[in-house]
This record gives sequence, structure tokens and C-alpha cells, in this order.
Amino acid sequence: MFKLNKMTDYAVVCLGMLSRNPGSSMSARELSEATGLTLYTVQKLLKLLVVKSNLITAQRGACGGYILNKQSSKISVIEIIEALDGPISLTACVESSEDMCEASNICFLGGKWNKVNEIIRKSLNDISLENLLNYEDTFPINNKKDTELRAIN
Amino acid sequence: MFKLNKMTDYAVVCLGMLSRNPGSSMSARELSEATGLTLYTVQKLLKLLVVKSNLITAQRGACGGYILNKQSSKISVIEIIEALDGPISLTACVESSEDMCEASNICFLGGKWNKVNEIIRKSLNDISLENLLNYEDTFPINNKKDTELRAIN
DNA sequence: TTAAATAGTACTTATTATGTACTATATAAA
DNA sequence: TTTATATAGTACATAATAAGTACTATTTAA
Repeated sequence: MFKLNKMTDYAVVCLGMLSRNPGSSMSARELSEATGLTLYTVQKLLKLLVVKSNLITAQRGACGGYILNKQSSKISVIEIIEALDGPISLTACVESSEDMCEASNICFLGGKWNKVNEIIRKSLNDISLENLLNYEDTFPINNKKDTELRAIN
Repeated sequence: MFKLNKMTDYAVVCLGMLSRNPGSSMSARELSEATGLTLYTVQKLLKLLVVKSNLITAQRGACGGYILNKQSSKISVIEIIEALDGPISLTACVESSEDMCEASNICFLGGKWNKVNEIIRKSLNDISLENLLNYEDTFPINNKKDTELRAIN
């Protein structure tokens, strides 16, 4: 499916939460409580972000936590996606893909997808985390005021 | 992963092949031989395209086969993708997604992804099958003249 | 009637994503 | 120095999805 993985979605939620108080850190526990995501998930997510991106910094130990490295307006959606999903690659035959496709019969399509890839990549690059968080909510279900759902924005 | 499924890739290959002789049909067997894809795969793919898209028409029986319904310049890449991958939906919380996300804690991100979705959808909508097939091959590996790889274009 | 072709369905296998658990390490505060 | 709290790293089990294979039914030209 042409779909991002859930971690990427969770990441936007958590990074958005962190961006609310620039300069102050939040622990995985606090983020879990603030977002409703399970602690396990938040822990895993933040660990991934520390290793795979330069978006957050961790501080260990008591009173530790995570802090956002830059403003949400300076974070591109593509950074988040590529940190957790890896480079965008529509098909196996894309330069950035790790998949070997030499042996594959489909390879004769070759790099033709690359241009499509770049087009999409550019679209996503132009969207900041701040943009994303500020988009109008166009999904009807979210207009219901479900008390279990917390507004991030 | 942010990746199309292989069927979509195969489809471009087969549709591209069909587009070479507009008006004439090719059987699954012929397409298999022409592309190097296995017969099973081609059969499955074409059956899917008949059911899920209006891109090809099938004729049963001896001398049967598949024929392209319109010129490759009139076919949008998004038609092929959505026929085989379903509607593009970056996350569970996108209008076109079939996934129920009401119960999910991540739902507070709501429809914010929708706009991103539409941006990507529009990019893909503007690319025709003809465009895609005519893109310069930017993938190094395909510059090697591997006799097992057949040129589609 | 027959051979060739698509239609439909079901099933198995492989791959990937997701969720959970545990141990190690670091640090602030008592 | 001890303790509680927090992240780091790793491993594994489960679930979901994709991909590949196989078979039977139906259609149709010769």
C-alpha cells in the first residue's frame, strides 16, 4: 500500500507536542500521557528518532527526556518520513532504494520512476511540521468532540 | 515503507507493452514472454486491472487477450496506482482510507494529512503513462546492457 | 468438439510492520 | 553513595500485508 508507517504518524504527534514548549524537554512517559500513545510505542519511537534523525536530543537519567532541536517551522515533513520510513522509493528500481533489483525481470523499467520519486519528494520537502500541524482538519470524524481524543493543536 | 507494490510496477510494464501496438490485443502468455514476467504474475495482474480499472478490455477464448482502452498519453499514473494499490492514503487518518481510526489514539492528528495526500495525488495525476515511459533512465544499473533485461521503450 | 484464453477463487509462503519485554547505562537528587 | 528515574540497545513474538502459486470454471475461434 502507498502508505506511511504508523511510526511516522506517531512521530508527528510527538514532535508536535514537543514543539509546544520550545526549549523544554519531555520524558517518554510524559509524552505518552499527553498523547495517549502507549509508553512502549513512545519509547521506541523516540529512540528511533534519536538514532535516525537529528530532530531531537535525549538526556538520560532522572529528569531526563527529549527536546526538539529546531523549530517546527524549520522541520520538513520529509525529514520525519525519511528518518522512520527510510528514503522514499516508489519501486524497487529507484536509486535510493536498498533493494537489489538487478536480478528482477521488472528492472527494465529502470530509473523511469526516479523522476516521479523526486517530484513527490519535493512536494513533501516543501511542507514543514508547522504547516502540517496547522492544516485545517478536513476529516469529518475529528469534528466529533471525543473526550478520548486530545487536541494537539 | 513508502513504496508502491510490485503489481503497480508490473502494470506499467505490461500497459506500456500493450501501448506499443494500439488497437491490437496481446494475451497473457504473449505479455509474459515479451516482458519476462512470469505467466502467473501477468495473469493475476491483468485480471486485477480488468476488475479494478477501466484501462484494459479482455476478450476471452481462443485468440483472446487484452487490449488497451486508451492511449498511454491519456492514462494517468494515478489511475494505475489507485487501481492496484487502492486510494493513496498516507496514514490511517485520511478520508479515502478504509482503515477505521476512531478507536486509535493517533486520531487527534485527524485530517491534517489530507492536504499532504492531495498534494501528492495531484503530482501523480499530472504524469501520464506516456510521460513515465519516456522519462530518461536515470538509474545507472540500467545502462548496463544486460541481455536478460528487455527494453520496453 | 477442441484448444486456447480469460475469470474466479483459494491457498501458501515471504516480507514487513507492530507491539512487547528485558537488560544495560546514565544522571539528578536524597 | 544509594536510589529512583530516565534513556539506549537489543531481541522476540505477533499481526498484517504482499507476493507467488495452483486449480477449476467459463468463454470462444477454429
